[in-house]
Amino acid sequence: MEVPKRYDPSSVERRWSGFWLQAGFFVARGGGDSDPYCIVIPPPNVTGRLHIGHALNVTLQDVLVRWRRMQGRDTLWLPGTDHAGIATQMVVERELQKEGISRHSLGREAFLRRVWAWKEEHGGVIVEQLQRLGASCDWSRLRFTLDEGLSEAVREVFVRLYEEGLIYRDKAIVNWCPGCRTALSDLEVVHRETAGRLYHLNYPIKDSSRVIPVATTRPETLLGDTAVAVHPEDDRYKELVAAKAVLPILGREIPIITDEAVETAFGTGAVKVTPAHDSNDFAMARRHNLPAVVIMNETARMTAEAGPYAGMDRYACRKQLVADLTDSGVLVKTEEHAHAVGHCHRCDTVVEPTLSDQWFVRMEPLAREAVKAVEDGRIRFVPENRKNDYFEWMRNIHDWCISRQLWWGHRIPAWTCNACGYLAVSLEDPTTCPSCGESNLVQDPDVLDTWFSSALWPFSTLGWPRKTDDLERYYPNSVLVTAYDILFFWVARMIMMGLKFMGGIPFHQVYFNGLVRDEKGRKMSKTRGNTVDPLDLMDRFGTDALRFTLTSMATPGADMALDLKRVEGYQAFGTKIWNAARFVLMSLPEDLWGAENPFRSTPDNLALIDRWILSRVNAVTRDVNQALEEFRYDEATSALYQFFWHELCDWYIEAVKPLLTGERRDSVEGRRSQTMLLKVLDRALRLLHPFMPFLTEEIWQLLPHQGKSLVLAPFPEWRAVEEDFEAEKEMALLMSVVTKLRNLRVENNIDPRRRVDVLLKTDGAGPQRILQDQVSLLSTLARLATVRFVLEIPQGLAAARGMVTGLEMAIPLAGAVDVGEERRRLSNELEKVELQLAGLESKLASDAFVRRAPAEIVEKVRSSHRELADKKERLSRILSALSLSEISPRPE
RNA sequence: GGGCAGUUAGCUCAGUGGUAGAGCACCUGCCUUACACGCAGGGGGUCGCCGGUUCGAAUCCAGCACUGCCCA
Repeated sequence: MEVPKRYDPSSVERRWSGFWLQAGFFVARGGGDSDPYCIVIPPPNVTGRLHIGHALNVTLQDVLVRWRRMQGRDTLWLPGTDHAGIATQMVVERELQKEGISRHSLGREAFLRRVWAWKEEHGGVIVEQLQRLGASCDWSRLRFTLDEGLSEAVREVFVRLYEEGLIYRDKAIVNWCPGCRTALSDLEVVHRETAGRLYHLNYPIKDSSRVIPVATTRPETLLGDTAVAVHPEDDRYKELVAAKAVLPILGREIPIITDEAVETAFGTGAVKVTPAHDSNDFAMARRHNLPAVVIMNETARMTAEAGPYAGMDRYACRKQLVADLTDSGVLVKTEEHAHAVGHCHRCDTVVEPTLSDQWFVRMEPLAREAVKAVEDGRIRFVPENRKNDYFEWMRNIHDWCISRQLWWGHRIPAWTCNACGYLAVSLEDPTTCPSCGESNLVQDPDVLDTWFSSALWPFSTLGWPRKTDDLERYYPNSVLVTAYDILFFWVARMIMMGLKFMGGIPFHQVYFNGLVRDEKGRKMSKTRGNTVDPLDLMDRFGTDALRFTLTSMATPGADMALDLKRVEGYQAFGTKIWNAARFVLMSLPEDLWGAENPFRSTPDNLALIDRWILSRVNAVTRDVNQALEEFRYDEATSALYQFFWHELCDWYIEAVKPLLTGERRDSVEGRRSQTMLLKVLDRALRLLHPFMPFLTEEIWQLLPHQGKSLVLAPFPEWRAVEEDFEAEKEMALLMSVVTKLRNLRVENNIDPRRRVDVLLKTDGAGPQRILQDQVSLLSTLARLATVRFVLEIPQGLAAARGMVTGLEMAIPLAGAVDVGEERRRLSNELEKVELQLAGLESKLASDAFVRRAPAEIVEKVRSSHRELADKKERLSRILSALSLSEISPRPE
């Protein structure tokens, strides 16, 4: 059978991807008595593109899902996308801008039509990209946060929370982004340490020559000041309390008040109070019944309240105001001052705290339950230490501002009656006012924070608020796999909402994956230009190579530095697998090739090497299953890599090669080896499939197989009967001898092609029997001509000499031994052994150690000591024999 | 300012009480009919620093330094 030398991912991937989807392997069947296993995807932005973070997150989920599916679980991986309010709206607005249109001139209805059109056009891209990655989602259940069903869920939740008083509308200071022109939640503000200035201003006191000094980092807010506050016990200002200060520029008279919240140590100890633009000031204003003056509009331009500065941008205003204050002598000094400045996490504009009417969720009662669910272990975090962050945030939780001044999103189901002012919140759109009966109702123009709908994702996607079979069967979800940076944004809120509306946890476990960084460990960013495009990597190295790389580096919760060298390495691994399979195929006679399932039963009379590989593949099976249970993707991949390459390829295939060529091909041993190769390869492919789905499917389909697809082939399980410690031990001896012989060959510059004779001296009957039984294997692997077992290696023999524990060996060399070199090598080895031996001896000589250390440890040390002592003795003997060979004539 | 994590071979990372591991890179020799994206052999680390606990510490505890993240 002709199979190309290199594996070509591009055609193979497309072919199988299409086949899987068409065959419907990923569609959750729902019925039956198999245990359900459900993951819902963290929904990517519907108009977004696949980035490397998605690639990691999605691969990790796919591995779990494919593994569980192969285990026979009723597996549902539910995909979907997110409408991503601000991001998507901004993209479309930018498009409009190119046509010279603003969304306002277009109008709400028309604008939304445009966004939907945009979504229809671009929304499929991310789905295709996920499919290209091999994501085995149930695409028949694809959801979108603005779908009818999900919108119904959002509305239901909003109304119920409102009716319970957990959603309320209030005038409060919110984070206002002048770039996006909307309110943001606290989480959407990124604080960055910024070099700013602290401006010291002297406010005049009314009818006095005195002044009161205040300090501020935002001098323009002066225009909105309605008081100056000092600490009640601050002696510096006692006399001024109850006096009036005169606001510079505007001349407004403002009171000087006392409040415990003032920090006497900061600045001058007197603070200006700007209730409409600072949350602390706002709280203070409430306590003292101070008016709030809004001086900036939604684009951060100064309002009419700013008097002479009306219409100016906030920074232009600051500049002008500082100049004016300097002229008038109000500004007495400025100093450098580093402080944290809030930026919009979407557009990076400096956020302006502003007083406005917004909707909020009262979080504390929801958070209390959510804390309990993690505390008592109903929900398990992996890694566990994320619990600290979770608890910390939950226990200091603030109310959540959920209204956004956008058009793209779930419209808030609240109507105000223009006649009586009644606020109606209801499941059905009201036509008349429930209070006064008038039909003059106006709906709230705002939409909800996108994360509000995301919080319902684990159950809204399954059909809630309707009682569906899916909801019944797949809630709670088994696992959530997500990056840790959305712990608060998403995970915490899903837990709260799940508990509240489903009466139970949304998922049993949460696995937090890390962030992908560049090869130097720096965060990837477009401006830095160090982003890596996963699609590009898939083109260059193949999807399987990318997937294997990402999983091999996924240690729970830890960020990873992605080095392309690594991807290259795993591409080579894929080629290795490909070629191993090619070898198996080439060595397969036609009748086996046609056999339906030649590897179903294990052949009789297995050779040592067969018993060994069977025991090894069984051990790897155990390791992979266990690693996946614990989300140790890195351990699973490294076990597979080690096994496939360094056990199956390096030893097993090399060992059976001679049995598979020429006339031996049809011998009993030949047949046995073919069957074993098929059996082990088949099992390895199953184990590898969750990580490298395309390559393994391609090979599996080429091999004799049963069933339509590897996707549905049962995942291997560990079997006690296949464990064979005796075989592993005997092979360990054989392998150590082979390695030593190869080493002797290289050290003595023996032509790799040349077959050599070997003398073996064993004093144990065990090793001798094993090696005698395996002489042909030994000869194959070490490229030997003859093997002779001797009682003593002749002292004067010109030979390359070496030893392993319990065994000495010599390769006679006619006149080609560099004795000096040989002695140097052996002396070095002896030196090392003596050093180690000394360490063990001092340990055993210590009374404290022998008395206090556990008996099994002491025994272990004793046994290593025996082993090393044996080595030392043998090495010394070989060395003295070597000295003799120098003085005695060669025997030949 | 508070909290958390990390610091192990040149690089990227596992290991978390019992004599240091992987991949890549490196050195030497090989195109040995599965694979040069390969084969064989090999070198390389006082496990950030300083104390403590222990028979024994890279591993546990305290402090320090540096790096990163989260919260304020």
